[in-house]
Amino acid sequence: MKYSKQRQKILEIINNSYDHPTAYMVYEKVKREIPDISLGTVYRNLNSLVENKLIKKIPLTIDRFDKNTDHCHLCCVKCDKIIDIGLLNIDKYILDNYNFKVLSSDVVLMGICNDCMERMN
Amino acid sequence: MKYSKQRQKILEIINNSYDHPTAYMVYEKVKREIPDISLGTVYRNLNSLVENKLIKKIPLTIDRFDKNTDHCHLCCVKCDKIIDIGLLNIDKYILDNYNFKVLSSDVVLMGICNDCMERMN
DNA sequence: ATAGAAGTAGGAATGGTTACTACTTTTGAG
DNA sequence: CTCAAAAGTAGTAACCATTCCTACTTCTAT
Repeated sequence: MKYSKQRQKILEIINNSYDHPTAYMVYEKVKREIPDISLGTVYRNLNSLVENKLIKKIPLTIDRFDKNTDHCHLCCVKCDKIIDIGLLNIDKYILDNYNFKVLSSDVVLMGICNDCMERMN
Repeated sequence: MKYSKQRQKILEIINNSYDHPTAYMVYEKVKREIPDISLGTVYRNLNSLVENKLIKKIPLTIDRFDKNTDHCHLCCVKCDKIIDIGLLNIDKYILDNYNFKVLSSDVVLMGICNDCMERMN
């Protein structure tokens, strides 16, 4: 992977994000500093960063991106909050029990978060 | 949910499938018996069957559908094989540890299956 | 310094999915 | 039974996240 200022900036933005941004959200942010960057460039670079395991893709209806490459996600259907959870051993569990080598181990569980559950009472 | 012969047939097809068909694959099958069914009808009915928990959606790049509503999936990136696995207790684990009520608990793990691993040696 | 590989901007194209409209079928109360 | 309201349908247009394409630019190893 050759250096490019576009990719550098995109990685920086993900690394400073705590909101699991979509590709378009990243595009809007990076556009402030590199005004004529194109959306295609953002997509291409996000994908190559994922391939190089520098960031992680969270496969929801619209893909979201995360600097943490070793977590899984809970996604609340009420408020869209995304909660990180550690489920690191799942890869080993699957390999031992199914002889299946997990490459992408993101687990997205849709449901109702603690806050929303309380709000519903 | 009112009766319709279209939805009945679609459910029947899923129930007789072992290949986790896509919406379009279902469309092609049901078309043989109801030639002027529309793709939109297939999508609408698949979604209402999912909502009513009669079938399950497997959220890959292209959605796939499964008659089993209580399993998770391993998807091989080499041969596209989809393997059912039981991970029934994950919902309870998440509720106990994160107070998060899981509504959709499909876990899709991308990787290399047993057969492909052997073929690579 | 420079050639070739990798990256980019801008926009068109792709393709799975949903929305829309006029029409048809189902269903249950009278 | 019957008939009106609710739900479903066919066909097609629209949506929209993502990828592809082309000509051009930047990076980097020698």
